[in-house]
Amino acid sequence: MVSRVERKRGQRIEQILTVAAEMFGERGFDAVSLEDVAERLDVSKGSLYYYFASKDELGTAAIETLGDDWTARLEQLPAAHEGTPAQRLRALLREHIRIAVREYPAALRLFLVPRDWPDAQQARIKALRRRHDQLFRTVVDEGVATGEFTVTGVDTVLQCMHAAMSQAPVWCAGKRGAALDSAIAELADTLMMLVGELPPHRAPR
Amino acid sequence: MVSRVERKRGQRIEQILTVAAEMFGERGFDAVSLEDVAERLDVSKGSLYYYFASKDELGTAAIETLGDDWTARLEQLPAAHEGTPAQRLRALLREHIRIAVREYPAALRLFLVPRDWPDAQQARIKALRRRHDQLFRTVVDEGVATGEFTVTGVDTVLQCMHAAMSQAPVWCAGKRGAALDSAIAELADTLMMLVGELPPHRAPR
Amino acid sequence: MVSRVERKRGQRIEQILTVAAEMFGERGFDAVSLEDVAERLDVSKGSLYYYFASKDELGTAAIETLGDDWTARLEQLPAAHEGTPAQRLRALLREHIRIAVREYPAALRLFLVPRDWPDAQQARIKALRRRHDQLFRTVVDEGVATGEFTVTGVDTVLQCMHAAMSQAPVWCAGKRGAALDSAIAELADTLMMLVGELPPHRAPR
Amino acid sequence: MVSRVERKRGQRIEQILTVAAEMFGERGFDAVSLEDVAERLDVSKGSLYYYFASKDELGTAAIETLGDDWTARLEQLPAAHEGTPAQRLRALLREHIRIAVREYPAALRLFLVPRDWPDAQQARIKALRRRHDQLFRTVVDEGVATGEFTVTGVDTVLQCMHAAMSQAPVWCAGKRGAALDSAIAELADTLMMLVGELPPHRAPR
DNA sequence: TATGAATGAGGCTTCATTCAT
DNA sequence: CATGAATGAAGCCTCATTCAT
Repeated sequence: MVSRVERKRGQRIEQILTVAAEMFGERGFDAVSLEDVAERLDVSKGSLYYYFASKDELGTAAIETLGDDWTARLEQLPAAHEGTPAQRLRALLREHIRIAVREYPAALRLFLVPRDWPDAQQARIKALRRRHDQLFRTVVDEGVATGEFTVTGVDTVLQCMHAAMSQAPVWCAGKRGAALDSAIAELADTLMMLVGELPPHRAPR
Repeated sequence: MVSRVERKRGQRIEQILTVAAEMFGERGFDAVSLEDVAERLDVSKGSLYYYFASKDELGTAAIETLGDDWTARLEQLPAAHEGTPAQRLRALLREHIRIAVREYPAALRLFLVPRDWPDAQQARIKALRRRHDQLFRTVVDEGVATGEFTVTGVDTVLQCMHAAMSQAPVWCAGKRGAALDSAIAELADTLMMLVGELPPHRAPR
Repeated sequence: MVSRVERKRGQRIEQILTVAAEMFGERGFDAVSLEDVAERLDVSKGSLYYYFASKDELGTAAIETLGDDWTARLEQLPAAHEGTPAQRLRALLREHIRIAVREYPAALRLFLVPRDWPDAQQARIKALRRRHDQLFRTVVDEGVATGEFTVTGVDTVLQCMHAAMSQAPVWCAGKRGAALDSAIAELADTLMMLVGELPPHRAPR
Repeated sequence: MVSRVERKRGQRIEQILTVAAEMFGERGFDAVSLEDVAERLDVSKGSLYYYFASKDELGTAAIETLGDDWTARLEQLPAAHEGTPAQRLRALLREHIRIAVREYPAALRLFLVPRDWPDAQQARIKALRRRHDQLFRTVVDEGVATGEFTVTGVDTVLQCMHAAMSQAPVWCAGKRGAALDSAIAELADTLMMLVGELPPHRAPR
């Protein structure tokens, strides 16, 4: 059982992490100063050091939190567990893009742009990526096993999917409402083609 | 008619741009200081300001040079003008990836990571992207027109291609020789699927 | 009569002072943060402020404690009260060096490096030095009075002795066991020469 | 042949070094900020980094300059090369103390207080000390060889001499004119006793 | 043209100190 | 009594930019 004090500390950290992840994601790790983060939190710069030993550590923790949340939401998506591999993969793709576009405007950059993190943090980030990747890999593997999917190579396909999804927020930057939904759907459909699934709304040849 | 002096100036600028593009590409715009660039050129930092008004301007110009070279090489690729749209597209993809991986290890970061360039530079970069994009778009459009390609939407497909190709240097970071060639080929094949082309080395079902 | 509470407070203070003196002595006043001290005491940083008004005050008190202990040990040394002035002085020197080298590795730095303490603390430290100095002065004075010692000037001789002894921990940094004992003895013998006592193990000319 | 530009640069460096050595010596390396040094030089903090890569490097260079000057002056002292070992040693001691007291008020602290310099600088400082030490060692060795000096051990004697001389500026802090000269002479005489030389102004027993 | 020198703003980090609980 | 939290000043360092020569 956690004491009230510990709970409060946890909340504070979470709050910092949320804001930091958002800012790092939007403007890039290097472009965001701790002063910026502190100001947005309405806190002194020094206070951040009470919770995090360095900017690097804050950055890693932010990525980790963001990645954990993200992965958890995908894992808990009901549609990811029902139906054919194609249906499940499409559901995962859509949800992933939706989260990227709607909640973490440009946060995926944190995963894609390789920064020379200190070793300690390198490992944590890798573990995170692996877990996240596994979600998609499982479904693709299954589709390949059943013969439903045709792929060049699972690794390559997954990489392409993630690379494309990471850019989604940039592409969708201006879109709202139905246009946004439609863009998301189209992107998911496009990526389904990487496993050999032709777009559903077009008649097969 | 250009004087000898102007010609020399042009050469100097070109030399600076080449080095700068390389360095920005490798380590990222922010991580490279003008001191670094000057040192590699064996020139004083102040001299750079004689040719470029600011670091931003040098950055934009470098990107432009790099992008121009890149696009020119793709445009001049013989295979890009012969054969079916599929053959031409595959040739373009392979060459593009090859350049990215072999010559500009991380240069694409410059295009993908949106930096808040001043407006003046923003425009130049956009124009560059458009010209580069047009190369691929033409081929895809043609394939769609002939019915050879099946796509969800040309824009989306092109975006996915570029996003994936931009990450290629990261994925191929450790590979050498045959393994590298094979990885490049597989990536190109994978991206061909985005236009409905199944991998060539697999028998269609 | 002191209450149980006051006694406990006294013990707490003594404990803090012991640890602080040790740490300041080893690494220097400036290099030790209150965080460091608190951590070693397994206490919160804020708690230290309950006992000491400032770091300076803690520093002075620590020096005082250390100095008091040191002086007390020299005062209680039996050999310091028996035999000829030469025997007593040599005993004092040896014990002083032994304490410096063995127990307060770099503590003398606290006395030698003049820090700009606030006036209040300046006085306390001066008083401490005087009491400590008096021990040696008494013996030297007596030796001079009996004609046993030949000195240029008592003040100067004492200063030289203390300066040399303060550096002893540095010189003996690597030595252990017999080598250490021998170094200590030689240093004491050397300093005895400042009062005209030739080394005992050499035959007088 | 050095160009005018190089000469100017050298002068600037020397000027910085002189001021820095003085300040570090007076108040201690840690207690002096680069801001302090810059201000005294009427220069911006950043400028110091144009000449020295870090505060540590500035510190080492300052020590080195100071030590070089000091040693050179002792080496060139005519009295250090004439007469008996006793006369030469006394001349060295007096000049050394004179320099310490008059020109580098508390600079010797830089040599005595062991700071954890980076390895690169550690070596340079050691070399400096050795050269400086050699001056005194030569004379003492010679006096011992001729039987003129009686010592416990040359190393120990030299260490005591230097330790004592380093504190001299502190002891002489308030003295001026004749009182200062007399104090210096007495200190030198006192240290001569470490090699068995009784004070000259006292009748031998 | 070219450069050595200088600068100032801004970034990361440490730490003594304060305070509400 | 004790502490967790917060703060702000100060320190070191980097770097784009300017300028006299």
